Amino acid sequence: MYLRKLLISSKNSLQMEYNFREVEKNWQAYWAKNKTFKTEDTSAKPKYYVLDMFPYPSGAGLHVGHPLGYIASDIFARYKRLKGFNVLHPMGYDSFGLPAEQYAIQTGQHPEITTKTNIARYREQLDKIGFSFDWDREVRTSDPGYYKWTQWIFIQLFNSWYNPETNKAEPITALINKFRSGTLTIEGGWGQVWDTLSEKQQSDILLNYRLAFLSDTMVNWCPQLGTVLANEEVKEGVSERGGYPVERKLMKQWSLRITAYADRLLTDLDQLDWTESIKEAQRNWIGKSEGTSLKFKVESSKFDEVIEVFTTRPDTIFGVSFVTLAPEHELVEKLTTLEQKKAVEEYIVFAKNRSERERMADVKKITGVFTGSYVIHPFTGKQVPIWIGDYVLAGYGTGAVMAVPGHDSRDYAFASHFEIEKLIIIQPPVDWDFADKSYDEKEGKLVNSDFLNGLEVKAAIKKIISVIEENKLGKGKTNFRLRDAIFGRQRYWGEPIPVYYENEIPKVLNENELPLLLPEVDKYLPTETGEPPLARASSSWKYEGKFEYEYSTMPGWAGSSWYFLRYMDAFNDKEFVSKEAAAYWQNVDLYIGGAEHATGHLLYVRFWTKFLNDLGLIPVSEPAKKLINQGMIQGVSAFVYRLVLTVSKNPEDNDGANTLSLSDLPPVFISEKFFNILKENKNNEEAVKAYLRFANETGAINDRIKERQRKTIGNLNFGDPKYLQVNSLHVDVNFVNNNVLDKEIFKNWREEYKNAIFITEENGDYICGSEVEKMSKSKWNVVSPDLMVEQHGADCLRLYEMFLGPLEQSKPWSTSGISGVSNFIRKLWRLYHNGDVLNISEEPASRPELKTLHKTIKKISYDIENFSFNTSVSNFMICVNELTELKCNKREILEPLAILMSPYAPHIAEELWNKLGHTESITYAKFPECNESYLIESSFNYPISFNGKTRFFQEYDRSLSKEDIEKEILTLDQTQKYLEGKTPKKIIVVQNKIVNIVI
RNA sequence: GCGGAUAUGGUGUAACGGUAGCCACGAUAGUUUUAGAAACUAUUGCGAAAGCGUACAGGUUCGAUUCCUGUUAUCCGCACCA
Repeated sequence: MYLRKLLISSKNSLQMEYNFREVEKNWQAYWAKNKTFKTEDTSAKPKYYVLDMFPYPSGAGLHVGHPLGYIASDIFARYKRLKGFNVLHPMGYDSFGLPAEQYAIQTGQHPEITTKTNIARYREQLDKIGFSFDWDREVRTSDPGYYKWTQWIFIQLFNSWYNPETNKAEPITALINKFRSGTLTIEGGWGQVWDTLSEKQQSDILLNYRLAFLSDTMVNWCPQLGTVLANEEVKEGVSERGGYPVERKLMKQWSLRITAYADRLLTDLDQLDWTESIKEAQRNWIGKSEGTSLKFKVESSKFDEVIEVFTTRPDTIFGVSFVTLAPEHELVEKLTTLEQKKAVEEYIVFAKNRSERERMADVKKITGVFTGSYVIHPFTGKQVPIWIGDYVLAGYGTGAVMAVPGHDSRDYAFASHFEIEKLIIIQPPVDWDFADKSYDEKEGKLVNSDFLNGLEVKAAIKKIISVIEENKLGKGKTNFRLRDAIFGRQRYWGEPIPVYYENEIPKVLNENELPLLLPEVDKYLPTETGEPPLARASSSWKYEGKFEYEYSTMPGWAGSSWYFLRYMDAFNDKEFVSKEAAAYWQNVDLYIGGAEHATGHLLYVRFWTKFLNDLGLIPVSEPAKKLINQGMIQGVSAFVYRLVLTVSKNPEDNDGANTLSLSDLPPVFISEKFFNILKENKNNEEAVKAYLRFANETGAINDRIKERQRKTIGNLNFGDPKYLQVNSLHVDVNFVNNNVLDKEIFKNWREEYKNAIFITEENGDYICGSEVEKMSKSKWNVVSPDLMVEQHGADCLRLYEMFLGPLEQSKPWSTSGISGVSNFIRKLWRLYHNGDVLNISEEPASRPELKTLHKTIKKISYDIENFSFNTSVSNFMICVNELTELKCNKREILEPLAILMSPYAPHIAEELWNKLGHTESITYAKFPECNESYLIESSFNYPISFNGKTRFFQEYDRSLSKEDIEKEILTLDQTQKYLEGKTPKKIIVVQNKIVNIVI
């Protein structure tokens, strides 16, 4: 068998098919050796900066989805070089992060080692695909030479405040001067003479202004990960990485004051050439809403308190029938009356212990409690009850709302549940049924609203705001949904925050003391007292030997918020980037990456860019002019279906406490057909019985189970589907071929499957289910690019990934079409060869050959400029098909074709270029220009349509006038046939396009 | 619920408002081959044909896959943000 294969392959090599393995290896070595893609820092050429989103080097390596964007950006970078640009196209690694640390916790291996290994693997994979990265500029965020500058930027943030008057960041010293001189009032009752305040007091005041600041904040605490998470690291109430529950917790934390930039982050979006969906996602995330604050006086003989609410609908003030406070609201305790004390306290405990996930999962479940107190309505003077409800978020607005159940669906639901009065103050459409839902629209005339009666909503809002402001009850206000970014992580593998504490005052290190190196620790876990892993560092790890450092580290996005700048000047140890480099490279011209970074990375990098720009350190205020989001390449997961029988004594019992688990039985897997039968057939009594019989016969049921079965199962109704469940389990796609499972490999996969029993299709095959999902290790559906390169070559992988469809569209990975691309490459090769010999003619090209070439030049140029890489691949195929048909082997045609191909399939292009006699790399050749004169035809084959439907074709000279064509057309027999004797109403002739005859 | 995107053969997809299905995959038949694979040739939206066909229903237009309105489905993001 082996021998035969060998014979065949040697026979093939005799035919001298294109040997991609050898060619690709050679050129990759050539590029590395000659530093072909090294970028000059200065150049007479115009600059162009093409950047891929920073990869996190995960242990799983690259899968076929990752290179999609890299291939696209590489094509563009190579194209721009051919067009005469000085192209910066770097690559590096976002190498701090959770997974390496989780691995360290499990194995004790230092995350640095894990990270290095993973990076090496990434590099190896990237190199195989033939990217034109300038590897001399590679950066790693976990490198002290890099994170020194991340820490440096943090210090700049700490030493800055946001001046609302100039609307930019300024040195904190400017603020201190304002306090000193009394230009600015010191808020919070500290006294007004700055220099009389203690250092601690001054520090506390400044923390309210610094862009990097320490404060008590409600954070997303993830106990399993032992750290705080940012809002966008939490998805559906669980951690994005790992899927662990997250709870709200009050903690002293470092944060960045991104909210200061909210408005600029919002308005500057308009200038960016980014996809609408990303811009929209950012707009939503920033969540600007304009409204007004409004004060309600609490009715009390004992104290003088005011509840301030934020509303965007002040016009509905006369519809207020209660006020709701968030459970965490500071006035809750004070406002609770003696009678309500117990109920309120119970509720607060309930609300606190309810995890974020629970709270989100049952948004529909309405919970709340009455405080027993009332506020006075500012206009009617009536009593309005104060409630507590967890539908009000502590972190937004003032943590209190004025509830207008008639015109706000959330208030409506709350009021319905607790039977609170609903007032109608806007005239809804005639058939509106308030028993069903509230009327939330901002349209209609106001009623029952005293001085607002008869006004339209918009006018009413205007009027009420002026009345509120006149009476000093509140003022117009803008709120943002965006929260300050929590910056501390109670983790090991991140940049140490360059801060130490002297008498509880946080102080930053001096610039010359950077970097603050990550200390060694014995374990990567929190200490017994719950302090972050850095607290485990040796006792000598102290500032000046005596002051404790900050123990939390920076989040994953710190290093990635400015990396595009570092590539400009990757190894500068004097500055994070030199003024000259920043001035030359400006910002990224083309940024390609996944849409999943829409709100995290892309918002933070914009924030840091604006900040550095404010300080005059860089000349741009946005990181990337154009952004393209490549679509996700999804995996096609395979499933096996495992039967699980659970029986409870009491059918009403849902909690599983009385469940009889039959886990002692060998696992049973049913093929797809049976799965479908079970799914459709609700009554599965037969299936359960058959299963038990089967288990019995195979001796799988042991005595213990038999006993319980006798006791319990006898009385149960098997018709209830909950007794027999089918669990879908992911199975490694590599065990599956055309949905058929390799049963033996599967059995050896895991110990528990060793005795697995398969219920197969008639032919003995076990058919797996399949589903399109995200490609990930945990779903066992990862396809690696290495395998593709090994089998088909890098050029083929590059072309195929582009051929799959539009770059921005998500699609499941399927290898089925790759042979078409593979054939194309061989066909291209044959164009230049006769058998195994290069066969190039120096004769001038014929007119049809030139036409094919120039048509292709035109299309490819258009496609690249429009990032339509899929169509360029088919255009190459058309071109090669046509040239093959013409038996063209002219240098005049094939040389430009090689250049045209080189951004897409650089290896074969270099090889052909070299064989054509060039000694320099094709990288810096000149992209061919389209000569339109070759494309012009003397005549045009007009489609002749009747009422818009094409019936036949007629060729006319291109210069023939509309009138003449019209005359000619009418003389044709065909025309008369379709006219059926009628006179045309109208004849439309579009020159060199179409003729349409209207009957 | 809000926002964004998408919808075309068996499949991936292509069409500046102007011939719907380019280019591939797959399939069918044939040539070659001990067989398989590969290569090559032909056919391949549906329909016997007239004709009908771009998710569905309207509209604008001489002409709509393309523009507009509404509906449905799918995917993605956000979600009690007052």
